[in-house]
Amino acid sequence: MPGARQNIAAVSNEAPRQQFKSFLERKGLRVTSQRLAILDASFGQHEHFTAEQLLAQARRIDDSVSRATVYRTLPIMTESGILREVDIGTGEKFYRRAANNQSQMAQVVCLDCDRIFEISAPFMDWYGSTVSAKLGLTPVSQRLQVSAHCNAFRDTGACRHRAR
Amino acid sequence: MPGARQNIAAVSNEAPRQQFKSFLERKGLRVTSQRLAILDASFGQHEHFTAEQLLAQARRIDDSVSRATVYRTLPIMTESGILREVDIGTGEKFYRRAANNQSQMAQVVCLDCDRIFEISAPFMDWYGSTVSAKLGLTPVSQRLQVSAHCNAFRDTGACRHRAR
DNA sequence: CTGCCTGCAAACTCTTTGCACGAAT
DNA sequence: ATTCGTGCAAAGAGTTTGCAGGCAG
Repeated sequence: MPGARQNIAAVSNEAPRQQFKSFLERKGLRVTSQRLAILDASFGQHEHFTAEQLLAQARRIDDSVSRATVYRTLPIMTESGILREVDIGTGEKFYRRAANNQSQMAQVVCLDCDRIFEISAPFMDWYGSTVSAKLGLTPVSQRLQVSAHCNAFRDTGACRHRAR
Repeated sequence: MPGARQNIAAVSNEAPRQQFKSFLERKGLRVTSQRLAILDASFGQHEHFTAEQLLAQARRIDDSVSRATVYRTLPIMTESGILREVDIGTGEKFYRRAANNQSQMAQVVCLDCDRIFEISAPFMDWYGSTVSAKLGLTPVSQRLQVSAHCNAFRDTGACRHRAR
């Protein structure tokens, strides 16, 4: 029953869509077709995606969307809690859908296939608070990242995580 | 006795200088006056410094040093163990002298005064190994960074860590 | 001598911004 | 009717690179 499937998908996107609209209204920002197209585009992305990838998808929904608007909308989506920014120091920023329950995530980055694994690391909160307190600071956020090589890649020249 | 002082300074720089020269020779790289000027310039830096700051100091020692050579030399100095790269996701990379004993350091970055505090965090090694093993990976490095606000800045509008 | 290293300037990547037009409220 | 948002293209920051000449080994 293809119709049912479509409905499920539509409904599952409805919550974040409402969340985003509410956020915009609360902030006195306008609900524009471009912002909604970019929001919807984020649903069709890999776990981690770049601004450029998001732009491509957004243009499939509304081909008038510009790169500038994507860059202007990403911080809004991040602040609204729809997305989370993941900076692994490679020059370009990655984004991913934010799950409500996962607050503190560490990343393991495979240097062979560039894949990013997300690992729950709740102790980061405690660490950030403890260390900040000693310095007279109030923690805002923390990030923990591990860079690693694929054993499979080292042994066979191919990486089993390559498929994305 | 000013002469003695000078000697102490000269001697204290001699070890890393030799370390660097040995590294270059071992790698079949040439010992050039520019590379040595950049090395020496790193001794006169703040705890954390940028490529641009290093260039300015290097030019005081040898005014022919170019920006390109600084950028080409920084990875060599990092690989040789003289410097450590600190990327806090602000667009520009920071570097600092690497101490032999401190393997795993976390950073606390003050968002008000941009100061970077280095904190020993030996558990990072354990964490990286544990988490990587579960994914079939071999850890290469890990970084842990806390972003925070100054309590003093929040309360008084001035940051007591501002002095650098 | 050979070829790595250098300075210069242009290129590059990702992101931000000034401007005049267009659309949401 | 007001503003705020938008697309476009240019600017921006930090870093890298192609090239012709220079110096280390």
